[in-house]
Amino acid sequence: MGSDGDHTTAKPKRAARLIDVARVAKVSRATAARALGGYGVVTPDTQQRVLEAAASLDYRVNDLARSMRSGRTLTIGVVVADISNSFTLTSIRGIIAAAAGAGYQSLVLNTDGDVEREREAVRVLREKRVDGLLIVPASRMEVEHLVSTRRHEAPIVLLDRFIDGFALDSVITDDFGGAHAAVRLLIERGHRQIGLLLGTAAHHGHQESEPVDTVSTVVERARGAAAAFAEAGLVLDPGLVRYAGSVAATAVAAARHLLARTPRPTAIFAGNEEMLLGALAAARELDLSIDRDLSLIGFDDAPWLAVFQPALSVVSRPTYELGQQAVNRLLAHINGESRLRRVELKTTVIDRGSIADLRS
Amino acid sequence: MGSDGDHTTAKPKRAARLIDVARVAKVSRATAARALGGYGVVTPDTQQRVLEAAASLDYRVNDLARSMRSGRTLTIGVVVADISNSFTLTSIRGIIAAAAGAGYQSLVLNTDGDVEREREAVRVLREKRVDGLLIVPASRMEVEHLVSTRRHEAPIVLLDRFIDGFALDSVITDDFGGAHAAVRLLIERGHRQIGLLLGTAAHHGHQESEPVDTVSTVVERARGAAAAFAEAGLVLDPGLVRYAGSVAATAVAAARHLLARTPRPTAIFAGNEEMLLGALAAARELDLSIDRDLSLIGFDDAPWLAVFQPALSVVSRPTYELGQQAVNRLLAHINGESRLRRVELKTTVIDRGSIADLRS
DNA sequence: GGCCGATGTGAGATCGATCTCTTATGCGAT
DNA sequence: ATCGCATAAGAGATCGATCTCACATCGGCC
Repeated sequence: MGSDGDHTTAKPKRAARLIDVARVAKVSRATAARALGGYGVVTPDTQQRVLEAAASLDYRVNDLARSMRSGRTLTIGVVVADISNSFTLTSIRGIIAAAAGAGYQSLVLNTDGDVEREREAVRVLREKRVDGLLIVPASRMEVEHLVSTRRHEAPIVLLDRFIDGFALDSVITDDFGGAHAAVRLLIERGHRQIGLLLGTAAHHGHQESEPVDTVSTVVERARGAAAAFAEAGLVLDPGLVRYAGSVAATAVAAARHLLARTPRPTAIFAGNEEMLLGALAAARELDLSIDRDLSLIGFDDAPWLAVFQPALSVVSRPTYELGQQAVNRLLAHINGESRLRRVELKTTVIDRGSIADLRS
Repeated sequence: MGSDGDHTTAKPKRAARLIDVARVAKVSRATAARALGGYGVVTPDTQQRVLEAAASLDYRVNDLARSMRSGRTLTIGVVVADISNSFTLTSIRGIIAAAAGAGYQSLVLNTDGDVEREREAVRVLREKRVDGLLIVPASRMEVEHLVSTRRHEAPIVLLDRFIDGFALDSVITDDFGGAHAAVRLLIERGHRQIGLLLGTAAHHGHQESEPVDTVSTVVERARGAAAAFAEAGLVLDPGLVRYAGSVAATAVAAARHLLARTPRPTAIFAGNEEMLLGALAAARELDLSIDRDLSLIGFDDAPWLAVFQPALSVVSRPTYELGQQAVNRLLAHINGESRLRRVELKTTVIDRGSIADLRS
């Protein structure tokens, strides 16, 4: 038997290190590193020897050691409230693709909308020395963990949120415009009793008034809807506005409340995917058919909407691109840019026919 | 005002290291590490001083250095074909939760079902020195990258797949049983013309025969369906079996083919989420109503099914638990267990009424 | 009084790759 | 023949936390 016991089965070797490669190739560690890393200068002949040695030993660089020495991990951290939401999921796909294109890995953590877990996630990612952070903050008030406390700290870019008076880049969509266009369309079609179903953080229950700590997207959508009313010279009845935590149960409850009013709303603007599902469920309970008994427009074009019957109108956002743009901004900061920017992407109304025309 | 230069804006400090904490607390690095890491022995008094020093400097451990020295990253790598599939997504949530409960981070990479990208993902994760790998392999044939080549290499557990004659743990569901029960139910209700729509890897097109390299889940579901036919003394017409890549377009095409046959199938067993969507889309094109004109049963209880109209019957699997169990097995191996196991979780048929009873 | 063991702390090596700095070699120009 | 310069490769420091081992101190006990 050999020196390391090649009994019957596999090879019980330890992982090969750079120094092992160097020994086999009969060069120094520095030269081996140059040959493998593609920097500095190496003779083609030497390079060849080193590459062969590395292959024969099945050498794999130790990323930890590399990052430790080089100071870069080539990894970005992503902190979101909920990966299973299809809006978030698509953004994440955009993020991962854009990051990978630039040679960066993405480390995604989710917080279920809990600020405490968000703080924890930021801490962990900083301990892992990620080169930058992409965050969808759960709160507009509790943001001290987003403040850079030192020089050369990994930069942060906010995704789908902005926070006023905060020196951070934001990449967002035009939520005001989207909600405005959606509600204006409802009004144009003759709807007057329009329920607004706005989704907030999951831990909020179902309530009538705006929660104190509401993220920017929700605020903007509420403002957009209100603006459409104002422009049409209509008064927005506060009783037709509901805020609900973005989970199935509360969304349905809130929708039930809206539909229980007299007169019953002829239309509902659902502020996100969960609200749309809640509105659908409540309508089904009451045996209301969409379009005929109740018009409906949602926010975010989720994949299931492609096959859903009846087809539902929504405000669509360039979600995948949102993630890509956020990565672009983050990489710019990682590479030393200091100028702050707020990128805003357009939203579009896709009318699939779930809005009845009451004028006819 | 404090001692460290609070000019006007932020503090331009570099990141504090352990040695800085040690200096402030007036102890050695070793002692500071003990106090912070909670190992070895330290006087309560010393511990207190160190903790205060760390807090005052806003010290954060450098995870890279720690992992490098300790040899453990407390991270598991997860390699899946597609995170946006709701089955995968739920498993991932189970994985992340179970891993977090044991103090492990999860690093999720997706491959879009491409074996080359899978190899690459495994390489990257090994370079990052993850402590273990959870993989949903894309192929049954090209698996050389799943073989451990050395001692003490990070263990691998297969998720939702098994590969025969391979010394790896698998955590799977009873796909045979699920498909068997689903098709038996169709047969019991009097269906004889039953289309089988089986989803394979995304890059496969739409084809009639089983692709050579089909993953275990699909093979088992096909076998389960066939067994139900055999038990009922029926012959399975090969023309009623279609394999399609798991993407919208091919799924719809395959479903169209099935529904174009004469006589038209009275029922379709859709082998996964995408196939179910494909079958729905094709049925809609032909204006077939579910239940009345076409019975349907799917595989995997996706979230959108909760509100989908008409309600659809499916084979449901304990997806979240699948992820958790996989983590359990992986942690066992990381902690030195060498016994191999194949864990199989039960499946259930949920009948929501999309299967007509032709006997009446 | 001296020895023992327990206890708390420090010095220094270590993990593995990279980076800086230095040295050796070769070739052309003067 | 010598100098200068470019090129290739090596030596050693470095990143930051942890771990081993050695050392100091102290109380108890014979």
